[in-house]
Amino acid sequence: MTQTSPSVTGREKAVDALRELILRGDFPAGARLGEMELATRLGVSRTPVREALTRLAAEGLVELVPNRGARVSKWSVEELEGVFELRTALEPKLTALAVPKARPEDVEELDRLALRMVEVGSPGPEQDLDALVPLNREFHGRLVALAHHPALAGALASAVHAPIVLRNFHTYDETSLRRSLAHHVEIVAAVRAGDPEWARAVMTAHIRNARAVMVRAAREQENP
Amino acid sequence: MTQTSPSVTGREKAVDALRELILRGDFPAGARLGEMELATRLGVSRTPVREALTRLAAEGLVELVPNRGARVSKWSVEELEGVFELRTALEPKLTALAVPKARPEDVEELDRLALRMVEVGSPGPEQDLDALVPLNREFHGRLVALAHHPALAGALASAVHAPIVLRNFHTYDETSLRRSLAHHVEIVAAVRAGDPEWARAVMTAHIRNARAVMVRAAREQENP
DNA sequence: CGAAGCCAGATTGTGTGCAATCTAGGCCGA
DNA sequence: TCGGCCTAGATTGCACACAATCTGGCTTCG
Repeated sequence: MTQTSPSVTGREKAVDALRELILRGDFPAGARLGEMELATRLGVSRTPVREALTRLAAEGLVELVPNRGARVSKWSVEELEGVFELRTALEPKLTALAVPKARPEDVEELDRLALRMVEVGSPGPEQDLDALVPLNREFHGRLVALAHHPALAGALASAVHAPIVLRNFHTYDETSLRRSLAHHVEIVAAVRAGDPEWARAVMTAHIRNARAVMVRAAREQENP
Repeated sequence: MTQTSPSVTGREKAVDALRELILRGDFPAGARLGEMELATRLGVSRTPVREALTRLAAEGLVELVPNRGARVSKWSVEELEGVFELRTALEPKLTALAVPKARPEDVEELDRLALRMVEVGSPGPEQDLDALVPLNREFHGRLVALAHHPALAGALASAVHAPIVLRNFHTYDETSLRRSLAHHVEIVAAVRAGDPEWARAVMTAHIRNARAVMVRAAREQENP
């Protein structure tokens, strides 16, 4: 399965723009996505918007109900747990695969990202939890890309896009957040040491830690 | 992530019809899929066809190149191996999950399917390798459905749709085929015994056996 | 004779109009 | 007053028309 070529058409631009809008949280989960509204917002007609919506629906980001339009997907606690099981099954394996492929400059880049996350994530006047989101996406994204495994990466993508309902780090308690940031640093250490099993183990712990936080938050959100 | 509601719109019908056509092998891998051609064949206009193609592209069944149309996906040996790694990561887990959920009537149905496959797959005048394809899809499909795990099942779907290049059982040598059919029967035995680990192990073996056959066939196809 | 440029046919990308369907609000009857 | 029905507005589903882009073969020049 070959990756679709770079976006030049309006549809691909619409897909990317809309996905970014949703992942950034401009639309709350469950929000209605009117075709006309999106079309004017993106500056195109309804046609490419419709195709973008079908595509994002296939990715699981939006739900499409016939004759009733599109909404940003909501995730029940059960579905969220399922998504984390999927991540547990795939992401540690991808991490292990990435280790032997990482060149020194890749390790440096990961290191830079992990340390930067510790900086902006540590309590104090410099703390900026919102800045963690893009850094986190980039860290995991680079690690996955290093594995050079399109099939596993593609299957994982739908899983990491999923928990956007809780797309911020504000739900982390301080202990879990410190732990999460330390995991990143430790993963870099494992990659630098060339130890796939070490990296795999830490990534597993990392995901299970995130799972605990997210599931607790989702439960509170469902039963306030 | 909630499942999209039953197909009533022309688009959903087009998606299902086209997916079935491709999986059944009416279009060879790499075949060009003209929008107009499909539209007349399915009796709708180009619009729902285009949306069906975007969706199937997201599923990995077709490749979409901007301004150059759609083709049935081809899979390199590396990609095929990747797909089998994905199956190895997910399907045994799903099988284990299915075991405690299977009711007696589910077991009977699986048993019926497995035995029927042995019948039509065994050498002799009754052998009908083409009849194995739908039976096999149904067997694996039922097993996956029993697990009640949408996230894992969804991720797996793209993997089982993938190796359609070799969508027939004619590439199996006799030994591998017997082994494969015996795996089905043994999986049913493990489910009946309520032993998830047994089922998981046999499913793993089942996939690795298939992998060996498919990869060999794909290699021969690439270097004749 | 070979290669680069170009033109025509075909195909995809996008915009828009109309029919079908859904949602919301008011109206009527019990 | 409350519940069910019905109509009007809005929105999606589909078809079609036109513009943009690509493919393949031809011409022309070196």
